[in-house]
Amino acid sequence: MVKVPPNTYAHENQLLLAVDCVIFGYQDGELKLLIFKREVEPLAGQWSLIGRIVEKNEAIEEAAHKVLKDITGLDKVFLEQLYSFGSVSRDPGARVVSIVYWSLTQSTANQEIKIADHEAQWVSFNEIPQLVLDHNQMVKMAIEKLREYARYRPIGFELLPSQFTLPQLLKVYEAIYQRKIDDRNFRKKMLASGLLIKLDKKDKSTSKKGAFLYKFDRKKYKLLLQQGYWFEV
Amino acid sequence: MVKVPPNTYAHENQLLLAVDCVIFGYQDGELKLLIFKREVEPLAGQWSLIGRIVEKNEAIEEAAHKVLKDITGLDKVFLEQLYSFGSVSRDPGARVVSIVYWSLTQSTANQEIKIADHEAQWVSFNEIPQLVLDHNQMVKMAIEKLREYARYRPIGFELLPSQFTLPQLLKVYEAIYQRKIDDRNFRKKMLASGLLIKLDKKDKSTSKKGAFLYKFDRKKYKLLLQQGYWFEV
DNA sequence: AGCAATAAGCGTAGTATGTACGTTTAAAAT
DNA sequence: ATTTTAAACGTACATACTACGCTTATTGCT
Repeated sequence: MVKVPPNTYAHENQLLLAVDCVIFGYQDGELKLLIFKREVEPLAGQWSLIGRIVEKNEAIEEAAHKVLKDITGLDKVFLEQLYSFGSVSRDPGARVVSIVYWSLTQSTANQEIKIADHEAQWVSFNEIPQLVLDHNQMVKMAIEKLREYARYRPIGFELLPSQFTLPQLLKVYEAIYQRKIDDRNFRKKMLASGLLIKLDKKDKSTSKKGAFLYKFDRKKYKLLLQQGYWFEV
Repeated sequence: MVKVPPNTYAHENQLLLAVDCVIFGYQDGELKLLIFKREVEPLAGQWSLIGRIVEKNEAIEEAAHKVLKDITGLDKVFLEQLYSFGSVSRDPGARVVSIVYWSLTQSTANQEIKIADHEAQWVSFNEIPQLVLDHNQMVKMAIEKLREYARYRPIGFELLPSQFTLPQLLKVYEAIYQRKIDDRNFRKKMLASGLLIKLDKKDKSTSKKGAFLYKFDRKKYKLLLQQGYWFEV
């Protein structure tokens, strides 16, 4: 008699899988979170992260990308998986496991988001309202991740337009860490990293002297990453 | 006419959700990975991580804990979520999204694992065979996580018995980083952290002089963590 | 034309932290 | 008593981080 191995897949599975996105932006010297009025029952009309159920024929990462693009129109932005939330009763509507992604969007692009269409809104970190389900916990974790990440990855660039000045970049980091950072030491460290390409243009919107514009050297960064690069502000 | 909000949950969902565990141990001065002969079709009989489908009425973390306890008998070990893998065709048997956890088991406990029952086996890092599906990728990511984590969290203790000597701990770190670490500097840094409690006992199994035994001060560690503690070997 | 005002940019001294490496100590075996 | 071996301790040097003072470029005002 031949022993037939059991089939794991013989399950009466009634779980649903969702993706939710924690979307960060940077405006007016402050870090912001993008939230929405939930459109579906239960809890329709309440503030929520943006997300939806994952289809059978789509990869989870793909679903996250689509969700982000639908709402922001943005395509090539920083988007990484954060954590999966799967307690049994986290959603009163059904058994839904949510895989959460977090995203950083460029300052310039933020303006173009079709906020009206989706009843979406940017809110400052210290004005985040109560969100549905466990979404506040997701945001909390994402903020921690942002700070942790910023300790060893040059992440500030993801929140600024592709051309930016050193004082602008400094302010992004001050917003992330919620503390004053010495501008002279910051400048020294940033330039020493070799990841900034100085342009011949100046931005004179904030001073008479004007501050030089820089771009981030993504190619060089990728190279350094492979060599076990460690960055710290 | 009242506008009825759509219901997100009205989905013909045929996704399956699984948990898989990357289980690390430390024996004979080497880091080891626990692998198994897969019991279910497709690919039955091939090497694999341990895991299974998540039931509708169980939390994902709970499922991971159970999987780990079933195989190792261990209850209170280091177990953290690593990453979720969800490409469409990762599993030829069905559309399965896998949430991966990683675990560190204590050296003493490793012996007690009912290896025979499950056709399980500890393998050294440099002898990891080809595993089913995307399991090798999971392991690779877990190893990277282990190294990254060890940079800022005192993780070595999780792999040793509750009482250990400094030379033993040093060897764990050398195994993690795959390089020689200066024993004098290591000792200095470890003791300076204040996280080691020196005992009055000595372990004389490896030298005539004997090395003092220590325990890890978990309470103090939790306290420090809340204050934004950063550890580095 | 010259001077004040202001943000941007540059430089240095002091402190702390990490690294390299030599020396001493405890216990057992001879 | 002497040798042997791992364990434990100590110090000097180099590197990196921090704090803070000074100069520069430009505009607007007198």
